[in-house]
Amino acid sequence: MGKKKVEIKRIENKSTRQITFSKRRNGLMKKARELSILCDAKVALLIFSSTGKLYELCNGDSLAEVVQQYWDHLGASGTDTKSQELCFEIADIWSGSASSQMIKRHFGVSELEHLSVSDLMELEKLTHAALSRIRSAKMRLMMESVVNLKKKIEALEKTNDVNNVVTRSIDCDQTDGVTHNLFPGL
Amino acid sequence: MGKKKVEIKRIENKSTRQITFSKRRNGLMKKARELSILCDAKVALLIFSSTGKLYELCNGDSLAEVVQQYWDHLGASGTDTKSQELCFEIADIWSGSASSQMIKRHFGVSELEHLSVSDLMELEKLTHAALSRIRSAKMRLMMESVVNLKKKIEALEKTNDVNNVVTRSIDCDQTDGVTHNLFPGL
DNA sequence: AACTATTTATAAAC
DNA sequence: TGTTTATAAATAGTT
Repeated sequence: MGKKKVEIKRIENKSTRQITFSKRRNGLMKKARELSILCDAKVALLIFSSTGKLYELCNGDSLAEVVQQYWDHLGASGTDTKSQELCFEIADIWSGSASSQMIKRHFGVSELEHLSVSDLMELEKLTHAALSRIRSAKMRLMMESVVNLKKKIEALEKTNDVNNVVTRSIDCDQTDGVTHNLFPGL
Repeated sequence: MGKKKVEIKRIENKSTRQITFSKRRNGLMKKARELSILCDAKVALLIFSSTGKLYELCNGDSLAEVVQQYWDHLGASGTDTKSQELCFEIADIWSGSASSQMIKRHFGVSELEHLSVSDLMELEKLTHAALSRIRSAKMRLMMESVVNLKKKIEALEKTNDVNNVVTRSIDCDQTDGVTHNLFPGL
């Protein structure tokens, strides 16, 4: 809605982009405010400019509250519950091992409630690091397995023995990309 | 922008409100999308209808990531001498007992050496789920802190205490919608 | 930042 | 719910 119709694609000219950003950002926020007032809705708007500057808008409640409601919404829609169930299921499979006890103690739902933000940040860092290490350990083992399997194949090919069986187990990769069952026995 | 000019105030007629909500919500989302494309900005939009239904829009990254960036942003902004009091206050709120020593023990490298690929896969899934829950617990606490601080600020304003510091940081909202420096010390 | 020529959004009606 | 229409609002390009 201006002197010319504009295509909706990235504006290449930097200063034009900046001025358009400023104008449209104001327009968007105004409309967000109007919607919240007219229709009695909660609206939260987060805008990061390309330079990383933050603009936020939120009606009535604080943005935090609206975002909280968002998280509650996600939590209610089952995602969290599912992963919790999975969590306990796996913990049961592992019952008896030290790891399982640790998991139950530290990752139980109720346990998290008692931690402070700094504790949680620490835990987040540790868990993230742990995830990296778990993944690379897994990767290393898988690679070793693959190397071993390839050696096996080579050996089998040389002796012209049971060629068929080995090739099949390798093919799992190609079917659907699921590595979960790649080495069921390991 | 219709046959008649409308006042920006709550629409009392329920069905009219519903129709307007639907139309304006679509318009708002369209404009949000356009802004993000035209100006290379990250935009997150959360809309809760009065009936509690959620509509969300977010370009590129997931909404969770944009919200995460929002928190990182709050956390990254530099120290401002004027709001040091708030800064310390927040630090007090966010710091707690460091009960995370125990956790460190359980993620030692050596333990991973003894696990099989399928064990590691399970552990990876489990850890990933745990990470999600840790993050959302952290998010929740942080948001609560911000809510409390905002209330505190309101109270301070009313008693005409430290008017200068507090008012400036709150006014960002009104001047140009920039709340970027709302908690500069965080 | 203010001004217009246009485009776009939308209120009311259907 | 969707389409049309008259009008208000937003805004692209200009100054």
